This record gives sequence, C-alpha cells and structure tokens, in this order.
Amino acid sequence: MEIVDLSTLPDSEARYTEFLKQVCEKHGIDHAAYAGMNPAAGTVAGYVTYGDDWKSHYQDQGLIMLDPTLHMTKRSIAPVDWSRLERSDNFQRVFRDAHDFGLSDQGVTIPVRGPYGDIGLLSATRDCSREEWKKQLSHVIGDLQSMAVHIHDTVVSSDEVTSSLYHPTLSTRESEILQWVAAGKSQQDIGDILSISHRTVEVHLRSSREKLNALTTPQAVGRAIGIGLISPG
Amino acid sequence: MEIVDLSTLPDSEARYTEFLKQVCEKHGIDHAAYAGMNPAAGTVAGYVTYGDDWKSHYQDQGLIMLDPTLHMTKRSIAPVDWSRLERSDNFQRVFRDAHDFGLSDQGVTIPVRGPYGDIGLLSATRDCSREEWKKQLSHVIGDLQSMAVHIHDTVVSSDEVTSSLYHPTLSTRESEILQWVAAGKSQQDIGDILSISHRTVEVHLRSSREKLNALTTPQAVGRAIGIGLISPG
DNA sequence: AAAGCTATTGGGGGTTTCCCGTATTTTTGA
DNA sequence: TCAAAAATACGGGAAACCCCCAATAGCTTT
Repeated sequence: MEIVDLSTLPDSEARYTEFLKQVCEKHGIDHAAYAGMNPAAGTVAGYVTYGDDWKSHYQDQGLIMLDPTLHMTKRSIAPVDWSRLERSDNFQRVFRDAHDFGLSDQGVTIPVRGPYGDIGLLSATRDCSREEWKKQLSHVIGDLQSMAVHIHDTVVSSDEVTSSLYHPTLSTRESEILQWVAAGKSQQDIGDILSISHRTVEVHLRSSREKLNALTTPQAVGRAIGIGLISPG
Repeated sequence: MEIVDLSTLPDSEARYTEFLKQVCEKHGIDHAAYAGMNPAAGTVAGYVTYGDDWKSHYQDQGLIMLDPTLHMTKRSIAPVDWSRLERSDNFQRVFRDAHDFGLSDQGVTIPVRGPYGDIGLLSATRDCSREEWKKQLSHVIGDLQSMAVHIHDTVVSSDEVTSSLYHPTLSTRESEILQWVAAGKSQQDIGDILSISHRTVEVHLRSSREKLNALTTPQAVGRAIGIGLISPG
C-alpha cells in the first residue's frame, strides 16, 4: 500500500479533499468525507467530496447537529457500517434528504482518536448492491483504516487553530481537585483534604472548566476522563 | 481480509494470545503483543506471544515502567516504527536485554484509543533485513491496524461484560438525562429539552446516583462514563 | 390482585455550587 | 530583565442543586 503523503501537497484546505478523491478512485468509492473534531475545544473541521449543493443543504439544515454518522460513530472503537444506524430517526431524516441529492445511504465510518480527546471520522459511501458493498468493504477496510489514521494525524498536527487549543494542560491543583470531585467529594471536603479554603477549590474547578471548555463541573469531569486526565472515582 | 472473531473463541485469557499467534502466522511476523491500558488509573493488561523467560525477565526488571514501545507510542496517533525510538535511552536498555532472549529490536506499534481514555497498543516484531521489513510493513500495515482495533474493541467490551454483572442498569430516562448532564446542561435545561419538570429531572438524577452508588452527580457522570453507560459530552 | 419498578410533578428548606470580586506568588514570554 | 500571564489563595451573595416528604399513573411480575 502506498500512502500519499499529505504533508507534501500544497498547503491549503484543497489538499485534503484532493486526498479524499484519491482514496475514492483507488478503492472504487463514490464519495469520501472526513470530519475532525475536538470536543474539549468545541471545534469541528470537515472535508468532503460531495457536491456543493449537498454541502450547502447540509449546512443550512443544520444536519451536522443530528447526523448519526458523526454522533453515533464517534463513540465507537471499530468502524461502523451505516446499516447499523438505519433504525435511528436522525438517520432516516438525514438520508431521506440525501437521496434527493443522489447520495447513497450505504457506507461506513471509521473513527480515529488522538491522545487529547480529538476525534477523526473518515466516511466512505457507495451506491451498489448490498452484497457487492460487503465484499468491497472487506477488501479495503484495512486501507481505509490506514487512510483515516493518516489524514487525522496530518490534520491535527498541521491545523494551527486546533493545535493552539489542543493541549488542555491542567495544573497540579486543578487535576488533583478534579480527581477528588470525580471521587464524589464536595468542595468543602476537598478544601479540608488539601487544607485550603473551599473558595480556592472552586476557583481551580472554574479554571478547569474553562480549559476543558465545559459548561458545568460534571461535563468537565466527563471530558477529563475521556481525555485520560483523571479516572472515574 | 477475514477477521477472526475473538468473541467466538473459548472464553479465557488464552484466546487473546491465540489470536496474536494467528496474526503472526498470517503476516509472517515473529512475535506480536497487545497491551491495553487505562493511563489515568494506571492499569495495564497485556497479552504476548513471547516466551515465558522473556516475560518473567520483563516483569522482574520492571521494564514495563520504561519500555518506550509503550510510553512513546501511546502519545501517537499513527503507527510508530521502532526505528523512530532508537535514540531513546530506555529503548537501548530494554532491547539490549531483549537481544539476549533472541528478540529483535525491529518492529512497529499501533495505538488505538477508545472513547473512555482507554488505549490499546498492538506491537509486531520480526528479525530480518531493514529493507525486507519496510516492504513487509507496507503490505500488512492496513491489516495490522484492523487487527489492533478488533482486539482492543473486544478486550474493552468483554471487560464490560464481565463487570456488567456488578454494575447497575439505568433506565432510559436516567441514562438520557445523565447524558445531557455530561453535555453540560442544567436540570432546568434538561427539563425544557425533554419537556418535563426540572423536579422530575432531579428525581431521575437522584436514582441514577443511587444506582451508581455515587455521592454526587459529577461522580455519577464519571462512573457512568467509566462503565460505558454514557459518553463524554 | 397486590407488589414492584418507572415516570411524572410538586413543596419546603438546607446545602452546595457558581459568579462576582481582591490579592499574592510563581511562571512565562517579549 | 521586566511586564504579562498563570497559579494559588480567600470572601460575599445569588443561583442551582440536593434531600425529605407526598401523590398519581402505567406497566410488569408474582
């Protein structure tokens, strides 16, 4: 397998879509799409080979908020065949529209995770018979997996916006206190444990929330666990 | 590519090493190793095809604490060829010993991440010429990547199954509401979203806490994520 | 039919958290 | 080197959360 080195292509958004097109041609796929997201930073970046009409429709209708090929697959470790999503209401909703734009509801999405909570999703879709799709998938899934890793690795290491918000580094006190919170302690408890005021505990929790871009402490705890900064207590 | 379904093999630790052996045979690899870890909790589970002599040496010398094929690769997104680790002091130290046990210092490690901060590392090693290794790697890297995902997915979900007997079952509403809490919503927000009273939301949260044996909601969120009942929002 | 679980709503009141400040020390960057 | 930023620390007051209680309804199990 030869990997097209993304870092050697001209430096612009176009190189990613160009890469996706090459993946399509190589493996006989109709369309490919990549979505890179950083939940802790709240950022999403997407590159697709779809037509502009579908792209604008997708954008206008806010389908990104309910697209199950994003929100279901991002919780998975292994690739997810879209046939496993068919029962979802949102799936019906998104792909009922997609049909009007000549897009198939047959595809697969491959999740890739980085060490800081970042998630990459590479999707491939093709309009053909079920049997043909299954056969094709078994042949190219390994390659697609490598492609997914490659593009995600390149995007997160090159995207300046992402990389600036990339490292949510918690201070010693912050992760220490957040760990106690995950262990079920109150701010007063933690203050007693660390021999500081419970007011101070609250300040550290606040800055932890800000760094993790979390609205509430429970959300911050969840994200910190997801990233691996703390463990469930 | 045909994937050996791990879940159909006899239920024991042996099936993982058996799987690794099959990977070796299929791709002409000397040895394969898998390490599943929870970095925040500091727990590591490993399955290897190495001989018992090396295993005990590795254990006795505490090489797990400094093995760069674990600690360097777990920060990477893409597969790491061990040639990139050669400059590390710890690499020299670990593999100087390895040579005495007939193990090669030529290999690759593939990192895989799950949604709960869990990390799986699949390593493959072979004693041959540099050129031969590079050529072989380019052919099998896609398959290895799929294998890495497959084994990590299986290990993680089987751990869930084994521990699910000891874990509670949340009702639909409870997990639904807990998921919204993990997404940073307040009780009032959730009540509006679900079109129910915020008092009802609080009741469900309370029963969730009781079922999860959690003192606080943040702890409940953390545990639910750790168990896999919800995902970080 | 009664018991048990889930889902729903509400009152009252204590507890906890959260947002607004201020201040000192340490670290970082220009 | 010196200023800016971050980390650490503390407090008042408002908002949110949590605990005790009671009540209704649907649905499954015994």
